[in-house]
Amino acid sequence: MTDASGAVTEALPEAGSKRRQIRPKAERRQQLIDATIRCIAQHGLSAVTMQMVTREAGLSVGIANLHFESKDNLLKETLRFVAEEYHGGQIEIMEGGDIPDLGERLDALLDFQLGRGVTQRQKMSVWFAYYGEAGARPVYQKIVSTVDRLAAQKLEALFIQIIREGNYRSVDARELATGYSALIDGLHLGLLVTPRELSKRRARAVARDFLRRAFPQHIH
Amino acid sequence: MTDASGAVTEALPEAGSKRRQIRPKAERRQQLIDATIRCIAQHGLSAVTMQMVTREAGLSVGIANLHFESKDNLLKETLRFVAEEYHGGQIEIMEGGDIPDLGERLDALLDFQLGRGVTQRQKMSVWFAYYGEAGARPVYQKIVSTVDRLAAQKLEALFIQIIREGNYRSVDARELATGYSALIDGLHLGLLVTPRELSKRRARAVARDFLRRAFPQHIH
DNA sequence: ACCCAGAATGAATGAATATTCATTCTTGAT
DNA sequence: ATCAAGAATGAATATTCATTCATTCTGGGT
Repeated sequence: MTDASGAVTEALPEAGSKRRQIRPKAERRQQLIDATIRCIAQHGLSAVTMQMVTREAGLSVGIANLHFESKDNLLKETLRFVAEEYHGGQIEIMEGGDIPDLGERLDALLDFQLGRGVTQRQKMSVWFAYYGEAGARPVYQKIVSTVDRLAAQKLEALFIQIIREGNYRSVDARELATGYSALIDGLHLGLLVTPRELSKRRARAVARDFLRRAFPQHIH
Repeated sequence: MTDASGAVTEALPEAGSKRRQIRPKAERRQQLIDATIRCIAQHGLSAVTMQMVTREAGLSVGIANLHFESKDNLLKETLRFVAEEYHGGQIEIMEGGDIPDLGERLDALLDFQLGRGVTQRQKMSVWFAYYGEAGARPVYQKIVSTVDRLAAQKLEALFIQIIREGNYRSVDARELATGYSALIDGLHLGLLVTPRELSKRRARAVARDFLRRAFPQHIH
């Protein structure tokens, strides 16, 4: 059917050449995960359908079940990806071989957590979509807990260093780390749900304030 | 199917078969909202079905569309109820005619926000289920924003009073209020998603610590 | 040039679910 | 006792969606 007159009557002129492409499994998986993230951010977790995701990825419906065995699994893997990306980024900064100054490292962390543009908002949106379901889904809880615990430990370690360096008195690193993490989560929520009331600028100011009150010599 | 009551014996109009009850509209609406809350807490927002809700309420499927015009509307009204209940409770405490001492009033607020038992956890679960969808649903955003703004104002007003009374220097009420609210939200999230890592006791300690650092004379 | 493993497709299937509405029942008024 | 208003029911309907799988296509190996 490939002869000149052929043209199997596609009404649409080739907007995107629809030549079938064969790519390695890993690449397709990532492509689908990325599409899933965009779909969740735009339509909400509960409205996401397989058709929506595969269309967003520019692929056929069947492919999602080919590379992930089910929708549930695709969603699970997407959460795992977002969780690891977010916490991985934090952890890298906190270990921070490239930033020796502890105060600067804190600033970099804050930048990572509350900076960035649209992309970050998209990820945030996905993040909380899963949080919302976590109460009823042990699988999600488990994934989040695992990465969360590691990040919490790194943060505590960083705080311990800072406390030692600044010789701060009557400050408990563990408690402070819990508070700071919670504060950041809460600010993310505010940015997501009430962007009118809370600007990114103000969120940063609030977080810095928290840190300054605890580590006055390190944050100016 | 572990039903104790013999639901299978329908045909016989005897004692034990459910008698149809006619009740005022307002009562049925509340009954359905309560059932919806339990369902969301137990199964997650995205898994809730009309059948599930009406069965939980002990009523027939059709009734939900009789009293609320659609599922969307039922969910919207449920969010409104939860939002108003939660923020209403806070606001009442913050205005606090019955607690003249400001430090005690703060304590009462904290008690309300992080205290209670199972019921509170259920509400929390619902609360965040909606937050998760809010990124993609302007309707939800609006409902939450509205109540949120009022509570934020009350909190700021309370902080202003405290700052004046304690003659605290270099403390911005508005910023502190934003921080405290975010902290509480973040702690709720932690309790919900990683209950193993964060006990209610520790959450309270963290929140108290935040307040103590800001208002040392008022919190001991 | 030819093959073929397996990647990709999308029409078909079946299950789940929101919504409708004809019918039944309850209650308070008369 | 009777009746009308309207509350409640749940079988039926129409839709939406995840999943399947027979078929088509691609590209590297020979």
